[in-house]
Amino acid sequence: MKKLKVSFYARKDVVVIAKDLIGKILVTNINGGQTSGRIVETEAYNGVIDKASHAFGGRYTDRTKVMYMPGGHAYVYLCYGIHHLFNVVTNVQDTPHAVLIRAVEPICGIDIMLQRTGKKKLDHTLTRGPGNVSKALGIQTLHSAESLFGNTIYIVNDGFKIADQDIGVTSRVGVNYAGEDAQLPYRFYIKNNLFVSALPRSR
DNA sequence: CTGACGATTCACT
DNA sequence: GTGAATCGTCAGC
Repeated sequence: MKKLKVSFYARKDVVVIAKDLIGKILVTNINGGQTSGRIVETEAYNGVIDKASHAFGGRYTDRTKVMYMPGGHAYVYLCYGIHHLFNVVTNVQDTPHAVLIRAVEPICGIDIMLQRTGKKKLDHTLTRGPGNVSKALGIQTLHSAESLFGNTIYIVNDGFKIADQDIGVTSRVGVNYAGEDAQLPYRFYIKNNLFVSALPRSR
């Protein structure tokens, strides 16, 4: 169980990092409870040249400035006024790349996750979808800009390996507004995993 | 200051 | 399949 280092997050190709994050374990220590889950679905957001990215064209605001931090920070933001979406910032300072964690498979602290989400029992809806992941793990916008090398939120490698043919690749979900960039094959997931959403579907 | 809207989810038809 | 919920963010005035 080793925490991922700067050298993992600082690499240049965010798409490769998104794929590499599949199978790693996301751990949070929030409000006195530890929860963790294996990452089974991610999406890459390729900085200033990606129309689907908040940082497209170099947009730099109070919210998006977190994406310009060095790789290894959390970028959390509120969507639709309800959902907190968790991203991992990658690359080096001033290069706003990020990977959205769309789904995890619960490992530890399942009782805490059930409590946070108000669900009665573990099922595939607990941590499927980016809004649900953050809710179950207790991640909120106040955790944006948090370092992933601290003790609150971090990602570990437990040696879990996935064969290439077990990783699926598709276009991203919910970014139809991004024109031709919506077609890019930037979404990665573990095939036949119950916690992966059945998306993308047309919207 | 104001208005429009979203990297979603869930209840309901 | 459709539509509401709900509020921080951001562009524009």
